[in-house]
Amino acid sequence: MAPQPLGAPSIRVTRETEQPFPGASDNEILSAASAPPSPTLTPRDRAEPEAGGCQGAARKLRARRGGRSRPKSELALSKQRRSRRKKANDRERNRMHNLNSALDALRGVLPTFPDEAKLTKIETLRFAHNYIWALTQTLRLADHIFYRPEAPAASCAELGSPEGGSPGDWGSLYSPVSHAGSLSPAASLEERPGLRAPTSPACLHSGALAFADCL
DNA sequence: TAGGCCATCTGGTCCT
DNA sequence: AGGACCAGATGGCCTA
Repeated sequence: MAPQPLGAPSIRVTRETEQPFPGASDNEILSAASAPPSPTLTPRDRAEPEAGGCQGAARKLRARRGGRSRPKSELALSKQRRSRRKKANDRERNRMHNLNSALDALRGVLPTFPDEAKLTKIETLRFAHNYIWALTQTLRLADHIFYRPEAPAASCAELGSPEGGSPGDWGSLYSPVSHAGSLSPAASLEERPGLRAPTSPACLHSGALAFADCL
């Protein structure tokens, strides 16, 4: 399996491949779009429909909207706004679905037990980060063994992280970087032992040895 | 019932 | 002008 760079996900998203997802119906969208204006509407948005009034203001408004272009009726403007909003909502929904598909693909390559509860989004990202770190360490260990077979086997403690973390982090799956800060995955993942088992230190170590044997 | 997670809508901003 | 991206708001569902 060739690793795919982040910028080139296996799911190629193009206008042609994008499928409208079954979700909210058009009716739902329309009803949402025609709902009363949200309280977050800017004063400018609220003022825009008031095109009537004095002539000077109307002229200014027309100029702002494109000068000589034919002024649209209030109904037409409202229709156009609804249509744009509906299209924007559709695009946003598809965008989020694509994002979720990519996340699912990522979940698919992470080692978890089949009966393990589905990883949440944040857990998936954190686990992927740690998993990559663990695999990197495995490769480094394999390199160490392969190129310096006569040297005493590198202890796990000798293999620090590229980020300069403290040695001995083989004791946990979590990269030194991930230990820091409130975003530490340990907080959320340590409550889910199944996530750790497939890449336990022993597993990683034997994996590295097997890898070295193959070379 | 509170809290976590998620999907969706929405308006703003930036880019083409 | 229109699309992509983002962040905030909101409501539904689920679980401890």
